[in-house]
Amino acid sequence: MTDDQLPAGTTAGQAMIELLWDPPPAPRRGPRQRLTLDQVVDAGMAVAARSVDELSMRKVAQELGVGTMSLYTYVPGRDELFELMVDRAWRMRELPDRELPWRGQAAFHAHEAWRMYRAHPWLISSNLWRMPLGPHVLDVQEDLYRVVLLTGLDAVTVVRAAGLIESHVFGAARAEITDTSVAARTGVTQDDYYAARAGFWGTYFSEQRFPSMLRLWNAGGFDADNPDGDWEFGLELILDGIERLAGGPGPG
Amino acid sequence: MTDDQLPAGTTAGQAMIELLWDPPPAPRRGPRQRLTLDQVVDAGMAVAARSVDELSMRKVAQELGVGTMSLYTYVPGRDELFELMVDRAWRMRELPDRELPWRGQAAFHAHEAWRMYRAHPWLISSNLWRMPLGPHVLDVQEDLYRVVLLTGLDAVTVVRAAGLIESHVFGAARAEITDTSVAARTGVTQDDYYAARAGFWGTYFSEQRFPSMLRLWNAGGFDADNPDGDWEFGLELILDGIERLAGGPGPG
DNA sequence: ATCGTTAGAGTACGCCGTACGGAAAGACCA
DNA sequence: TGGTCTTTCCGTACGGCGTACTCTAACGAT
Repeated sequence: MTDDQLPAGTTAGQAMIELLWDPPPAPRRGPRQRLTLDQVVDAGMAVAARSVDELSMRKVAQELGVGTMSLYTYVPGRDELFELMVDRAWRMRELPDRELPWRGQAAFHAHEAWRMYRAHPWLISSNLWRMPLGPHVLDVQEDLYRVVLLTGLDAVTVVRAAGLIESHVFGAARAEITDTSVAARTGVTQDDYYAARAGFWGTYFSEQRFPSMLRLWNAGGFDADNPDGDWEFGLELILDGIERLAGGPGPG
Repeated sequence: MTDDQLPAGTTAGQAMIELLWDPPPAPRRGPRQRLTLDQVVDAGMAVAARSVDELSMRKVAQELGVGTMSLYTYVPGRDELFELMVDRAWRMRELPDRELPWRGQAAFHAHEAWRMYRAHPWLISSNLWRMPLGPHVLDVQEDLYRVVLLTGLDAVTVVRAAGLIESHVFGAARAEITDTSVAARTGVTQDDYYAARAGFWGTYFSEQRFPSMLRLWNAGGFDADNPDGDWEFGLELILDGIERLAGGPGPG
């Protein structure tokens, strides 16, 4: 396995991997720990849930009623805490019923990912370049590979197809989360927002310069009736494509 | 057009839109400006090119040999500067030859986007939720809509298909950029990196827990011969899907 | 020559991550 | 039991950030 092909932690290093897979037990000597690693991660998620970019060591410590620097007994730093939070989010992913045909299982995976991103929007806003190499991330990944292997496609195509499914959901969620939460996050009132946009359409939008957009607008192309329609359209198209490559619905 | 359907600037507001579309001329009164808005944006791109997360007002000012606060005469703040940089990056996008069939033009758009993201990786690492509502971003978007309209598909499907193409390239670039630049950015040496990963495979990777990954690994599924193969696989699959929806290669 | 306007930039405030070091808690051993 | 060693907790402090405020000086208009 080429090393750069599987998801890697942003903060590379043995220490991080050990923290993810095998967190050290509380030491026998010295004063007792007032917290557990899990509590710290939970507090981080609580802070991030309130507002993505308010996640700071000081806020997390405050959440726990603890001095800021105490956190560093549990976690090497902010980035590492964040990676633990990400892996924790993946821990709550459900896996599809293995009795379903592969396509149903793949769709289930995609919907679970969608649910996860909606429940934890901070997963998206992060500067994390790839998912950390954590146990729960890998468990889900493993199961997705299992599902796509059911198509009978060759190994390279399976890896690519799985990556495509995953990355599509991520991209769609990224766009979705924007619409629902950007106003709340930035404190921009809905009125300001629409006023600014209206000013744009009136002042700068030109029929000559943007004829296709105008045509699509007039034809209702931007009136989404079903909010999930956009991303499910992409998902079905991708699954159709994979199914065709596999030469039909297949055995699983 | 539902307002939340077209790309919007992260920093909503009339001021930002005016800055993007119609930057104010140098005032007649008072001392002459030592810089231009373009120079400030260029300096920002130069700093970002060196290292994504080193982009700060102080660094940009240093790059220009100017006091930090002087930048605020040209730009309302850091976020706004960043949006101007993004729109500038899109300005360098070439548009496809209109004589080509739609699929060729769509592929051209995707390759141009790919080229742009590789040339300006900071476009990806940003916390920008969507592309700003800038003139150059919209010009490219308009042309992509024009191309997808050639399929003859209905308006809703055209918008969705265009969004799918765009978001696929973004996602693929995001993954790609990681591999090539994350080590350089974080200063983690290649040795550290591989040592940590090797430790993982030896210690925690279990054949029972990750059988599909093991199988794919043994079958060479992770040995990418062609580095662009992954994302072009997805692109072709998506374009195939669109073509099929359109009922064949179509007239354009 | 004067006045109003504006660019430039120094200073300062409140955030951030975190290095460092001291105090106290508790386990182990003599 | 007393001493020692380990480890937690956390106050302080440093350097970085975005940017509000304010003063100075340059310049156009009169």
